[in-house]
Amino acid sequence: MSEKVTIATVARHARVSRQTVSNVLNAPHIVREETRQRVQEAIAVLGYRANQAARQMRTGRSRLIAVRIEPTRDGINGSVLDRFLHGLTETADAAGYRVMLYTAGDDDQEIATYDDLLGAYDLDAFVLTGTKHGDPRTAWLADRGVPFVTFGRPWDDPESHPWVDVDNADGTAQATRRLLDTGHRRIAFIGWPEGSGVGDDRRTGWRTTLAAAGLDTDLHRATWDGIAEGERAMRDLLHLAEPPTAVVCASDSLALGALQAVGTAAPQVAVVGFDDTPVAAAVGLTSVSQPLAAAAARCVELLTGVLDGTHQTDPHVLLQPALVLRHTA
Amino acid sequence: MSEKVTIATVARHARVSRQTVSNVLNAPHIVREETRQRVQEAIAVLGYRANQAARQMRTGRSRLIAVRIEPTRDGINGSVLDRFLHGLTETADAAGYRVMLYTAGDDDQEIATYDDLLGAYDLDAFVLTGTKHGDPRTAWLADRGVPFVTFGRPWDDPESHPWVDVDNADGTAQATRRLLDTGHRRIAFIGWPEGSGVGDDRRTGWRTTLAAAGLDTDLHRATWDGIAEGERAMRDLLHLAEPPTAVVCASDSLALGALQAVGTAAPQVAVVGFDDTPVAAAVGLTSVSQPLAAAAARCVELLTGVLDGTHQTDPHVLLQPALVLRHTA
DNA sequence: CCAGAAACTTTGAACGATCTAATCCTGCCG
DNA sequence: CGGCAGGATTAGATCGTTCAAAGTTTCTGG
Repeated sequence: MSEKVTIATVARHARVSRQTVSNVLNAPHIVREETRQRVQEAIAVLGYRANQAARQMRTGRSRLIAVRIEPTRDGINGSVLDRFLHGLTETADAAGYRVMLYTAGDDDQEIATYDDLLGAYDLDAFVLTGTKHGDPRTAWLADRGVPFVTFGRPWDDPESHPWVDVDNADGTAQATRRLLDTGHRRIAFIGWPEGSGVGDDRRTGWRTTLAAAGLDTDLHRATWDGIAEGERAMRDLLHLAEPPTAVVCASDSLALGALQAVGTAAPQVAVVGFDDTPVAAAVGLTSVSQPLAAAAARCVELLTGVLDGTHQTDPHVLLQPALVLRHTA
Repeated sequence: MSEKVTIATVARHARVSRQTVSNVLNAPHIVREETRQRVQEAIAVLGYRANQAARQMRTGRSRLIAVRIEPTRDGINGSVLDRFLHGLTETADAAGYRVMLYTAGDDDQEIATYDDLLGAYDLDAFVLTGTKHGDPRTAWLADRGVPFVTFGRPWDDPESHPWVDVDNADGTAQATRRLLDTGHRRIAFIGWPEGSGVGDDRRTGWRTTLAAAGLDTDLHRATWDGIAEGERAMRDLLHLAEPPTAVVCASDSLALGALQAVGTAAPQVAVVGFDDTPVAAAVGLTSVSQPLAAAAARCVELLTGVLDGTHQTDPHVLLQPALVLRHTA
């Protein structure tokens, strides 16, 4: 390998000054076409690549986006983040940005990490997932004017910052409509306790669809997420005098539990899950699929919009999920 | 926020020169204890953080490690990478390194990405997963003297570069022993076609354990990975004159298929999978679990060893998996 | 043909760290 | 008391890029 190729090497080779080369890269329109081509050619011939560190030191921008990677809690939802991350990396790449990972145990640690990343690496932006009510992280970032996007709506004030989300209510609504279309009339819902934005949203989709069809919305149970919990809730529902003939669940974990409950007792009961995890595909569970690649792409779009100054008309994106039909409904 | 805190600010505050501050950070032993403390205090008071870009420009090292994030193929194995990534991020963090993601469609693209990342970001090292026979990527990196570790043995020459791997043969051996211990004598194996290093290794563990017990090693099938494939292979085995009473599978996908085959026909047949994916946990499948967090940690250890110059005694690490007992075996 | 503007190009100075080499102490020995 | 070793500290140069301002060429119209 010969010596390092810097902007000066290119300049010498193209018989122009350093600044002209820089202009070709950063503001091509102010360079005469003929010169531009000569420089481009030199860049190609020499295999020149702008040194990010030097650029960053001068401009203060790193073209780096940070994303938190969470410990796989339940394990079952891990693949959701996985797919999202992949989409993010791909889209960011296309936009000239790179994705950096970080972890943090709790919110305080996470905020300390922001400080660290911003101080040491001059990070351009953050992507947050799993926002909560009164999230301290978004407040901290907003205070300091750090660009960020959340995947998941802010549950307090929808206008407070840019976000991308999936229309959870529409997902369960689609599931419910499908069950109605296939003749079911007693359709239950198993979800999470009130208070989680996502969970409430998913319940709402089921409730309003049933209500619109003039049907009863009493058949529902709330429990923590998990397979055992889903099984227990479903068993409970099946013991009613008039048990449901179908059930919509807030997650694949719950749905899987429900499936185990009906499997032994009432094989004809239809079950629909949420998230279209590998588990769902594996056991043939009909499930609501989130457009994760698209969501990731929109996150990057919003961020680059903010970073490159081109102001986005609407920094809030709500995507529609899709029902993936398998043999449980 | 006040003005930026640089090394000069700290130096002024501690009444020393910039270089002394730099020494406190990079070579504390050559600074007098009293001075060192004064500088440390100034750093703490001012909340100084060394600017990575500036450091990188001078030293040529970025404290950045790149990892490829693959598109979730089957979906079922996605969570393996997910857990590995999390472990990697955490350990790297502790060692003062950050993890950057990249994607690539094929090997050529991946090599082009290396070039890009090295040129623009001065990446310190790469972690590769899923190595193949005659992998062009490792050759390219080795040629250029770029530090890297693979998660997965090099199948050509085990000495060619540092690696961390899980002892696949031991995993299936553990599974087979467990089945022997619970009284099974006709134990089958469903795996992948010959030629994939990992697959062959997993088959070997089963075969040698059976052979050591003086039992027949004829009961095996090879097929591509997948649930349907596993089901077909198992159905085939069950139709034999003397069908197996247990089966060890090379993946949870295959095991899940096998489970579906036995579920209807022969409920007493034991099944063991491999990878301990969320699916396995969900359906109660006994499976071999890879120590992914540990593997990630060892990868970082090997890399920092190479990067910091402290030569590792043995740059090859083979970790033992663990059998997670559930109710299918 | 020239003034003046427009379009393009060049030069020197940052950015914030580390490296090299020079300088300042301090104590010790002859 | 001078010289000197050796560690602690300082000053200046440097990494590769972009910014700001100044310089040069080209074009236009009177």
